[in-house]
Amino acid sequence: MLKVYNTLNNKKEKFETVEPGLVRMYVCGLTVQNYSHIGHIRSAINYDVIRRYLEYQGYEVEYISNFTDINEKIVKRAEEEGMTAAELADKYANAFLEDIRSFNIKAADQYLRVSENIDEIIEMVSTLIEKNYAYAINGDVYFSVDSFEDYGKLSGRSLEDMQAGARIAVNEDKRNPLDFALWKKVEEGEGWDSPWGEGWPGWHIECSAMSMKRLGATFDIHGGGVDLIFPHHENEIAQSEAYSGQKFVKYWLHNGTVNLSGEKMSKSQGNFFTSREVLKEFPAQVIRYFLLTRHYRSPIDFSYEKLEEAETSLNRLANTRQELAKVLSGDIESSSGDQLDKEFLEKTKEKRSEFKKALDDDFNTAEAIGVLHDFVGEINSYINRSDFSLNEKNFSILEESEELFLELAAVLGLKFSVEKGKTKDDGLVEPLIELLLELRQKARDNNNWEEADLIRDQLKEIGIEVTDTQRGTEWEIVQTEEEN
RNA sequence: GGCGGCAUAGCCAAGUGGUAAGGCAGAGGACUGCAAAUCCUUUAUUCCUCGGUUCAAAUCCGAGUGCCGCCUCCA
Repeated sequence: MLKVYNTLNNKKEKFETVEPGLVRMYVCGLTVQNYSHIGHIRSAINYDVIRRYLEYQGYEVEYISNFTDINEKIVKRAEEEGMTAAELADKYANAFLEDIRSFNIKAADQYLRVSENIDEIIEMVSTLIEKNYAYAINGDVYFSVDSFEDYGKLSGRSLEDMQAGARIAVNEDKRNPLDFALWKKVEEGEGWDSPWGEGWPGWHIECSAMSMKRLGATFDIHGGGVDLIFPHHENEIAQSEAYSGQKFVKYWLHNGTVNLSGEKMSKSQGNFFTSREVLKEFPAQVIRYFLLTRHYRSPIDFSYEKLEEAETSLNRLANTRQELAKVLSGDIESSSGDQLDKEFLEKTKEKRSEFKKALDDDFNTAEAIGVLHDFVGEINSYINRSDFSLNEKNFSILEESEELFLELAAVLGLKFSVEKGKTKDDGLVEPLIELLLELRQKARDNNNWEEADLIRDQLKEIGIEVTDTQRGTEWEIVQTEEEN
């Protein structure tokens, strides 16, 4: 049974969708003003795994996200880059879509853009004014926090708490300093026409208007970073529930931040790594794997050193997959299995339920990865037994293991493709290498290590790695380009 | 100042009442001419400190210490 941690109650709750079999989820996207950084990617990967797991469990998932393409920062950046705000927003929205492809993140079913949903936003603001939840003054429209009884229920604070420690600059127009803008006046020629004059939508209204438009007044999951809990999501709840009179979201999920030396990575602080610069140093899958080794709600400390460790650890999984493929491409030597085969089969079968149990517990990817490591440990022990030989029975068991391993890895968005090697080749290369290896073997038989090593070293230089294993000498063409 | 979170081996990290997953690094061994890879064994009497509840606590309660996040744009 799936349980998810809901920020609304700070508790793990049983997951039940509004409509059986269908999950409607909305994840706050980013302001498209620059290239994405690792923090954005963590969030995207996290909700990608959540989506994949829900689909794996048989749900249909409608996954919606957004691009905030209207705000001051975009205008400013556009001036710096010498293009229009719309062009700049497009540029970085497309860059983000490219980035998520690199990380094997499935694209949302739709990315809603603020600039394309102004009518809905204006309609929503008008209704909030009619219902006396909002007021217009001097071209701005504010939401009145005092009019919404439950204000503060998500972030767990009361209006009194917040006023006591408020650091918000006093705005004379507001009835309460905590009132927030639904519509903001801007200079002529820069905004959209509205009943209150020319302006822009406030920051929070977009997500409410667009998510409800696409997913209905009440939907299942709303996700984003912890740093959005207040004020962004708190305000979304207020304006959405005031507008519809219905519960806005069943489960609020929040992912932890990516930190650098303990401090939150953020654009405004300038302490961030863009996903593009990190991709120059490490394969995307290593970064993805690393980010999934920590539970999504906890902060994770980022460093290249940690990525190196993650790479070693991930290689353990990749090696096993590779070895397994080699074993399975060998010849079957006998038709009977034995007791060990039986034991192996049983251990293997437990892995699926262990894996599900981990993800059922609030999407615990760290534990799920632990299960994958246990799993490859079993496979390694089995295929490395000194008396191991392929028979009809264990062939099908191993084939099943291979499928199961790939199936589970895919839920985490990890792919393990078999690298090119002696199994796949076109033309002359293979016979030539086999010939060289035969010569090398002769040299080895005569204890002529010098010559044997010379062949191995020279082959390595041209990109062919030779290894002597218990199954004999193997070789593969070492890929320099990364695989996804 | 207000609200919230976290503290587990050298490092990273699971684990919310039943006696400490997993990874990285380290040590010993097997295999190997050497490499590489792999396998086996091993590394926390103990989970920040102090007190309490319980037959039983890393897990619950109280106090303290330290770190972090939010309260302003933020994934």
